[in-house]
Amino acid sequence: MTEQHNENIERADMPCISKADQLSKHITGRIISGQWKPGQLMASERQLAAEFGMSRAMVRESVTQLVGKGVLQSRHGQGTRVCNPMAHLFDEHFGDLPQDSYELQLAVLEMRTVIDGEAAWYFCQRASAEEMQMLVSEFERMEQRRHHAMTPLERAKADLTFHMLIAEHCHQILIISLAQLLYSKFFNAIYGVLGRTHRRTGAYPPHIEEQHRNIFQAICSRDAETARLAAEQHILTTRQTLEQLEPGRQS
Amino acid sequence: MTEQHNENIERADMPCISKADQLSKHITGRIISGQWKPGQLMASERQLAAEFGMSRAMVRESVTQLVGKGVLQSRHGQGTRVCNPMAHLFDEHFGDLPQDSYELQLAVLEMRTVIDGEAAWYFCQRASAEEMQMLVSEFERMEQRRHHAMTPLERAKADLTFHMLIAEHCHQILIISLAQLLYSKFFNAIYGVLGRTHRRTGAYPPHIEEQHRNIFQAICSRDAETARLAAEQHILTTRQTLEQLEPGRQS
DNA sequence: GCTCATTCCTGGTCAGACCAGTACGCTACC
DNA sequence: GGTAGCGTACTGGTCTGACCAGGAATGAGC
Repeated sequence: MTEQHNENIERADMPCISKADQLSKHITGRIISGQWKPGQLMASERQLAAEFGMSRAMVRESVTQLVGKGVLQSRHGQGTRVCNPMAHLFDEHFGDLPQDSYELQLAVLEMRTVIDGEAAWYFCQRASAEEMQMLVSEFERMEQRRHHAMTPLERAKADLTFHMLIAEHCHQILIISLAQLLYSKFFNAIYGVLGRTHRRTGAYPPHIEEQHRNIFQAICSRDAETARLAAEQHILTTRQTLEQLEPGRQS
Repeated sequence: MTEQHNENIERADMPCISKADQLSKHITGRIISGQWKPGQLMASERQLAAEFGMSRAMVRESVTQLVGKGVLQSRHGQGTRVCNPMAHLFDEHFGDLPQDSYELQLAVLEMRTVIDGEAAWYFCQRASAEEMQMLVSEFERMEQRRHHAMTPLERAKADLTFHMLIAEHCHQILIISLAQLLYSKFFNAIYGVLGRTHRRTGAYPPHIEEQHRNIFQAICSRDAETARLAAEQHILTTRQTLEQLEPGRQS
C-alpha cells in the first residue's frame, strides 16, 4: 500500500522536477518564510553547492532561473542578493513624490501604523532568542546614548535602527519588504519632523523614548498584542507632533 | 570621435551583458524574426555552443533563462523547442469550446480571413526561393492527387498542409503562432464542413481547388495584394458553403 | 590619516566527462 | 509482411575542476 502510494507520488512529481528546480523552490521557500530577507546577501554559489550537496553548475542554473524571475540579483565579484518583491509596485505608485509634502507625511504615518504594529506583533511571535538579544543590546545602546547631544540626523538614524531591527527580524516577508521600502524611500518624510521640532524647541519630541521603551518591554515579554498597540500609539503620537507643527492644516 | 562613441557605447552596454544574456537576445531575435518557428526543435545545446563559439554551459544558462520566460521548452532526451507565444492567451479565451457549434465555426472563419490573408501577403514578401519551391512542389503533389478518391480526413489534411505551408513560412511570428493554434485547436471546426458536404452531395465543395490555384498563382508571382484577396475570397466562399449547410441559421 | 597595492572572495566562463531519457533503425521472430 | 524487441546514437541533466575578472577588505607605505 505504502509502496504503491510512493510510486504514485513519484510518478506524479518526479518526471519534471530537476535538481535545479528543486533548489529554486527551496530558495524561494526560504525567502517567503523570511529566513532570507530582501536585500540580504545570499551564501555564495560554492557555499550553496556544498550546503545542498549538489554541483555549482546546478546552483548557478537555479540562480539563473530566479534572477530571471526577479527574485534574486547577482553581481560579478559581489555576490547574489535577494530582491525586494514589493520594490516594483512601490516604485510604480510612489515614484517621485516630494518628500516634504504634508499629505505624504500623513500617508506615510498611516502606513507606518500598519507596518510597525505588525512588525512588533510578528517579532513577539517569531523572533529567536538571539534576535531578542540583539534587540536588547540595541535598546541598551540607545539608552546609554540617550543624554548625549545628537544631531537630528544621528537621532533619526538611531530611531531608524530601532524600528528596522524589529521589522527586519519579524520573519514576515511582506512586513520586512514594506518596512525596508518605506524607511529608505521616505526617510526624509519620516524624520524631517525631528529636525523641525529640534529647531523650534531645542529638543526632540519627548514622547519618543518612553514609547520606545513601551514597545521594547512588550516585546521582551513576548506580549504581541500589547507590542502592537504600543507601536501604533507611537505612530499616533508622532502624528500629533506633526499636526502641531503644521497647525493651520489640521482637518 | 568614433573611438569616443564606441567607448560610450561600451560603457553603456557592456557592464551588465553577460554572454548568456547576449545569446538569449540572439535566440529571441531569431524567434521574433520568424527564423525559428513556434513548435520547432532548436539545434541541440552542443550544436548551438559550436555555432556561437561558446561553451555548452553558457548555452544552457541562456536556455534556462528563456525556459523561465516561457519562450523555450526543453525535454530530456528530446531537445528544446520554441514555445508558441500565443498559446497561453489562446487557451485562456478559447479553452474548451465545443467544436461543432455553428457560431464557433463562423468565428473561426472570421479569424482565418485575417490569418490566411496576412499569411499569403507576408509569404509573397518574405519567403525565400527555397520556400517558394517547397510550395510549388506541394501544390503539384496536390494536383496529382486531385482526382484520386480521398476520405474527408485525408482531404482535410491535404488542405491543412497547403494553408499551413504558407503560414509556416510567412516569416511573421504572430501569423505563424496564430495559424498553428487555429488549425490545431479548431481542426474539427474547420474541416467538419468538408465531411458534411461530402456526405450530402457525394463530393467536396467545388470551389476549393480553383481558389487554391488562385492563391498559389498570386503567390508564385509574388503579388502580395492579389494573394491576400484570393485567400480572403477562399474563406468567404467557404463561409457561404457553411451557411448553405445550415440554411435555417443565416442571419 | 590617507592612498594604493595585495589578497581573497565573488560571479562568469570554459572544457570534458558521465548519466539518463528518447527516437529511430535494425533484427529476429511470429 | 508486420511487429516486438533491442541497440545505437542522439538529446538534455549533472558533475568536476579549473581559470578569468570584478569587487571589497586589509594592511603597508607615504
